[in-house]
Amino acid sequence: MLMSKGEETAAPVAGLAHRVPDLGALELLLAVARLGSLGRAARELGITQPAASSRIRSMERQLGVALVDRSPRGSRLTDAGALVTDWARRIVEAAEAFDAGAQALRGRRDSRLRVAASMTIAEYLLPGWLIALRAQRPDTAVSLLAGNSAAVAGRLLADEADLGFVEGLAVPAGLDEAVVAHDRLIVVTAPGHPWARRRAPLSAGELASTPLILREEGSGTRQVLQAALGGLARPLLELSSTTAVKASAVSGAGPAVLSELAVGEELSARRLVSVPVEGVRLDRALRAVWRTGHRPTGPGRDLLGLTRG
Amino acid sequence: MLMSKGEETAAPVAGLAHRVPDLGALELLLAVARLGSLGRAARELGITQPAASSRIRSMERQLGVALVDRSPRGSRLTDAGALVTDWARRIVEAAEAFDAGAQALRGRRDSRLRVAASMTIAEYLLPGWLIALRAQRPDTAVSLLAGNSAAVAGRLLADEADLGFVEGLAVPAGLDEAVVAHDRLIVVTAPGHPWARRRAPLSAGELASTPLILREEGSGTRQVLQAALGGLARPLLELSSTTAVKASAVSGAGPAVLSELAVGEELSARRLVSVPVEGVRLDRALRAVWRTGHRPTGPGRDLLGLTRG
DNA sequence: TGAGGACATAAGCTGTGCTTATGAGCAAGG
DNA sequence: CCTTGCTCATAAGCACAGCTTATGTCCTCA
Repeated sequence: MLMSKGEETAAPVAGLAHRVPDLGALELLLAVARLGSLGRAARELGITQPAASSRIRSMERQLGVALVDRSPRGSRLTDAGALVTDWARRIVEAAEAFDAGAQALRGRRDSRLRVAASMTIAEYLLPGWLIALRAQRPDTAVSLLAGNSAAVAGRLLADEADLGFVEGLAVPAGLDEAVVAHDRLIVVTAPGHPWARRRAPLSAGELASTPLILREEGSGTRQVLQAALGGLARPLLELSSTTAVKASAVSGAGPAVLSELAVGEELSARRLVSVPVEGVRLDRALRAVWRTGHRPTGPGRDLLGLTRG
Repeated sequence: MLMSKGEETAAPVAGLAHRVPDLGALELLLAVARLGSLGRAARELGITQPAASSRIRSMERQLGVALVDRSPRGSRLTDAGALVTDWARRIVEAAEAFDAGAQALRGRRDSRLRVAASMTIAEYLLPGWLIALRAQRPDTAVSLLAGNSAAVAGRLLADEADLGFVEGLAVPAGLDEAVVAHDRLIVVTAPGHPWARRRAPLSAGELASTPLILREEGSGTRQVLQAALGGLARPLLELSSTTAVKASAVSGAGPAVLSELAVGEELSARRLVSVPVEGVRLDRALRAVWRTGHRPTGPGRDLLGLTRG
């Protein structure tokens, strides 16, 4: 099955929201797991004990499984409850990342730390960093702007941002930089593709002569690939978002080239497999950048510290 | 800050649910992004167009950012909307994994494919596999039981499960097996720990003589580590869940040893960093197992196919 | 045996999100 | 030029989910 440009994930089974408890209920479950008592969990979330009791009960009805063992001296998770709690935790963590990003986005105008970042970093890394930053400096207001490398540089130079993150090859003029992480482009295919069974690495020549699913011309990912192959990348499909590229690759349309940051989940669930490549430099540094001579202080410095450890 | 046994993640900022839109709204946003129209998205989710309109609007109010550009011939995401949609997608994907797991759990009694799996696999891999299986065979009812290797073997031999997944070193007697993936134990520390800056790999001796944060005796993870070190692992803390081990390591209590499946997120957000190790075999095969001579057919065979590609 | 913690139950209120019905803007075709 | 059809927005009414307060029951410990 081949997907047209713009389409994304496969058939959404409508009604997910009716089969999965809402965020409040999941948070409550985590609190119960952690505190060992419905009442204490309720107090922590600022609701009353009967509300918590009823909420857990309706969640159990919804899932058709007992989640907690109630006893007169507290509540503990059942085996099924422990499993469900772990799945719930992943939803809540994703929600925390959403919240961290959204808070940054909201603050735009009236904030103290203004961050500009390239798409890949803003999507996959920044939310996690912002959660960590908030743990360290809870009352910092962060604003976030996402764009390509040139836009990030422009913001910094116009003093409309305090700290930037870019994934390009070259650092724009007028900026100082520090490498904060490394990313690598990898070749992935659906598990059924012939390349999935290869043991011998692909050569640069093979890669350049095979049509690939790629991001559009001008994207950072595409630039790095073309630089590595000497400008010879041949597109099988050109899609405008990382997600669309992933979805096409998963559906078996062909091999794709993507940042490893973007496909962690797909690789562990084996919806995609990585194909070894030889003789091509697909590594790229992820850099923090700032206006020359204006190394960030305060919260910006802290954020920088968090990214480098 | 050192955490006592049983405690888990850090202070939950109460009220996440009030700052993050609910699952229905996020699904709607994804549908709008994919279909390019509020009305079409509404129809797909089985609600009316005004309901969708109002829901998106209230989500924009909640986040304080415009998400979609409405025009008389459709709606497209704004830049901020594209970013928010990507964060939303991760929540929805986590919810799909939850749902896949929960459906399996629910079906216990009256199902056609009965799966038994070890904790790590049930938590981190099975939900993804089950999503893929449902795409392929939508009306298969799956039941799931999680336990240790011995429990999995017991279920299979008693004909109470059709297919099992284990992560132990040895395959229990009476079972046939196929390797479906590989997992690796890795040593991780908080970024501030001295080991985080090491370039030279740790030796087996160093690892064995340093107190580590570990799962409790008897867990699969602990067994593999002790086998690799000749039974010499020294616990600094012994915690009863993978999550508690992660939380302690993140908070800087010391180095921990964990499955790489469990720490993908923490590594990319650099809340944890991986420390190279030399001369110790920490790889372990993840195997599908079934009763000798009863190689799974039908949905079980399909699931097996999905895990191996 | 009585005090205090745990969870459950009941009754009442409020707010959110749905529905139907309608209006307004823009594009393309007879 | 005016109709048809698509878009989204607004308004009014209804229903249910989830909260609160008030109470009941069970167990444990002093």
